Amino acid sequence: MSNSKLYKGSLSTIILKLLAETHKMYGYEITQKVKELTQGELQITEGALYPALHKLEADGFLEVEMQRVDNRLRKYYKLTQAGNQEKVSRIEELERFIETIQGIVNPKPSLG
Amino acid sequence: MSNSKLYKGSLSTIILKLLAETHKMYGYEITQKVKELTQGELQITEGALYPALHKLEADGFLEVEMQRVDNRLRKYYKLTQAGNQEKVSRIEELERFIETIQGIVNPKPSLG
DNA sequence: TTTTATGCATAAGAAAATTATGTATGTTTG
DNA sequence: CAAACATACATAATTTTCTTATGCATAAAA
Repeated sequence: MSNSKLYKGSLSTIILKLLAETHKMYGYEITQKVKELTQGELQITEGALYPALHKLEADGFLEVEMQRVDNRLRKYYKLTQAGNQEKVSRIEELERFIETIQGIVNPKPSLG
Repeated sequence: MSNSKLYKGSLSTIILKLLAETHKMYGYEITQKVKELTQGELQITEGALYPALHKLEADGFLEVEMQRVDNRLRKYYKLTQAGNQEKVSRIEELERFIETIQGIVNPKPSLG
């Protein structure tokens, strides 16, 4: 069913988080992992994924290692130390956003 | 402190939600209400707000009523019927997104 | 009298998606 | 065996949705 909307800005946080857990992943693997974790709710498109990976790499948060498997080329990404720090702050930011938005969407009734 | 990042795509959902609760609001009022509800965490800029209001209106989700108060002009917005429907589905989408992202950020340990 | 608050608006630019397309290999299926 | 699907990368054009900067106008506060 549906395929929930990806709010712009959250993709690179997702990438950093997955790489912090799985240590080393390649692009296609990330799309499959996200699909699996979200039961198909989130489909990461290639047009979003690859530019995001390239930007994270250019920013020094990821490093690359090429590997040929079954005669197919894979680009494995893993976090740099800076990438690990960045992951921490982006996760915090995302969680703060979720709390904030829930303060609007499910406002606690005022005591007045 | 800080001013948490607004993930792109969430603003119009916030607007629809506020209008569903307060029935009728003008732009400046919305910025103040959001600041208050989020204790200053979210600051809606005018450059984001007004185009968003205009688009929601153009899409038939809002209707406008001008009013002059203290010799200042206000544009009051309220939900149309379509706008109320739209609010329901956007809130659902936002909540689904939050659940989905939490499935990534705080994954339940698998039973395997 | 300058700054701050109220109230609207738009333009230029940036960020981050979507959609479409391209290349290449390997497997499955009708 | 040909077509479709899966794996694996990539980029270009376009769209969406912001940020930042600017503009106009009234009124209150410093």
